[in-house]
Amino acid sequence: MATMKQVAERAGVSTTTVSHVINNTRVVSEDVRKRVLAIIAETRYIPSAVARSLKNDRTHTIGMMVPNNSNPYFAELIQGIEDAAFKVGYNIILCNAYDDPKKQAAYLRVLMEKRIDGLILVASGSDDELASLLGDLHVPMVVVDRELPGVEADFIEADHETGGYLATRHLLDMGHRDIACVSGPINLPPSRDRVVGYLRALKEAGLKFRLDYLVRSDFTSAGGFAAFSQLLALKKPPTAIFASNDLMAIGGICAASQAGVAVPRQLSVVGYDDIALASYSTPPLTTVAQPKYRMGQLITQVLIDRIMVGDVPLRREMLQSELKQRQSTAPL
Amino acid sequence: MATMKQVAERAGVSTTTVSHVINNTRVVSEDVRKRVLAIIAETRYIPSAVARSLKNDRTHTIGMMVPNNSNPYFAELIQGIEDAAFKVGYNIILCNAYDDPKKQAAYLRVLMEKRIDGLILVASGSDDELASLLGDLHVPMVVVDRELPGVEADFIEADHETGGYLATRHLLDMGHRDIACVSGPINLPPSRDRVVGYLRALKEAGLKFRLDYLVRSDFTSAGGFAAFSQLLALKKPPTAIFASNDLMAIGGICAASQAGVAVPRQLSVVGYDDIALASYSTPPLTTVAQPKYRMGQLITQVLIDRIMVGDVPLRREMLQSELKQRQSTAPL
DNA sequence: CTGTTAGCGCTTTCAT
DNA sequence: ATGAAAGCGCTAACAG
Repeated sequence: MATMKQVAERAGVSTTTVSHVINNTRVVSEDVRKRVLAIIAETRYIPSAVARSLKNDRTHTIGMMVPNNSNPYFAELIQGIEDAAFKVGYNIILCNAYDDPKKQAAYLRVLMEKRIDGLILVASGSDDELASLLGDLHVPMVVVDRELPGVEADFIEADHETGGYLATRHLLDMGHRDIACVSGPINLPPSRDRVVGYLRALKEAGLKFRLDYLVRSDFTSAGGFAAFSQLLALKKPPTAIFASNDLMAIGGICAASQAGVAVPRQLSVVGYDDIALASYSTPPLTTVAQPKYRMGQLITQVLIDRIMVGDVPLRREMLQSELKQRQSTAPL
Repeated sequence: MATMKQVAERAGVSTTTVSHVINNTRVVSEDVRKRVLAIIAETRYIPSAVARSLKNDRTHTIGMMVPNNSNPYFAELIQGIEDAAFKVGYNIILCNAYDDPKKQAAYLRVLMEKRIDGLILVASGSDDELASLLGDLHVPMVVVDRELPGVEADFIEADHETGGYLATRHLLDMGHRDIACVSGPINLPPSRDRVVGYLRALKEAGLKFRLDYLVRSDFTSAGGFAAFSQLLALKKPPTAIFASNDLMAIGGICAASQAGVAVPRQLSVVGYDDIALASYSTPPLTTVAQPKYRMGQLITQVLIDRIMVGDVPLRREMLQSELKQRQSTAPL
């Protein structure tokens, strides 16, 4: 691989000049510029970002930590972020923590060594340990969907409480009274907030909350399958279920179908996230759509802003979601 | 951020020594080591991978180019790769090309500037341009699922022809005779091969191929929906459909359901890939399971091998897939 | 309009 | 058992 020095020599100029023609950073006479450019093309010279980074203290690289990207929701979010980052010349290093604190810590360490310019952290399981780890990690950082106490970072979330409310409200509007809820891991604030919204809608409608109508699960299809099975086996099964993410809703519909319960005729189901496949499940899933793309854009923009200008006050943004009515819900 | 020099000064030793205690690369007296380690902890010193990379000509970073990760298949594959890479101390820079040659080229450029140690390239749309781009990209590289003529790279693929055969054979075994096929983009070899397998099974069974039973689509749910709709509207609709990926199969089942066609009672459907959601579609999808995790591992291992030892002969591996029978297929 | 030079943070050869 | 110093490939202040 050619170096700048070699290019300079062959062009009969100094490396300074080569650097300046590459970066357009000061005037260079037309013929020198031409000559240099020719040599660059000829030698297939490609500047080294690592040397540049060492000099400039900027890597144009962003670390992104997600619990795991097997949930299409994350995949879609990542896509939005990567897209936006690319547009402003940043790359993403992807880190799947698998909810494993050890792995997460190891990753964080590597990211710091690689001198990432910023970090995006998406809600995951283990709170406390992480917070202390991040506490003295002085890197621009935006946290998504879960606030880390003691961690200085911009914070972006969707309004999960309202989302849960909207989902439940929709079921209520359809005349349902026996509405169950399948929650995600209860230690995750987004998960908890959706349940809070569910509870609020119930209360507002003057319905009493039944403990056996709230079952906790884990945001996976398998978990949804199990939770729905349990709910449908109740002596008085619900006529509608709010599953707090799409994966669980889809797994749940599968369970209902196997139990001989028709959706939406005998059971209405609403999901959460609006992953791409939600439109094509059987039946197409009514769900709360999170503004994934806008969220990805916002996350990236906030992070880049902080990287660029630095010491602005911490930002906090909450995005709204909306109900997408499809065919998994019907009047009682 | 502390530097090695600062650590050395505060510990009253040379940077050489600090370097050696960090890397365990020569004997250091116990008390000096202790002192250095203490200062490192105290100053929260983290070595700079960028300086290291400049010196060593190794970034421990792998670039991964995918057409887009909205297909869960890719997400799952990425996960396998990232997992395996992490274990051997490598990070992944994720690049979504969106089948856009311009974006792909831009990314490749950036990756080269960042001096990635290796590149993983997963099948995408635009062939020719890419091949020439990659031709003089002298970086260890493994290509997945699509051979690039003129590009020196290890090549790893799944046996799509056999997969397509298996899927069709299964339908045949269930007594179906009117078997249609929904293919992916025909310029993608994996897509083409699956169709070839379909054709072979048909021929072997002595069935004539009907042109209107082969419809080309695009590997998305929406595409599958449209293709199935078209097929079911035929005067003589098929009794079974081989959809060449799961996304299309799921979209197709959705279309069938809306057309009032029951799966599997009136229509058998087999998919391809075995994405996580396939087990939980309604009905659960019979599909050809690609060994995604094993594939991710193999890809990573082959790439790392090439990075480490360099000049070994080009490798070529083909992995087998297997049919996972679930409930979207039934005897005629 | 162009070049000299120091230095970014590290590794490693060569001395001692 | 330890250190001095060169150098990885680039940028930019300073000088001309």
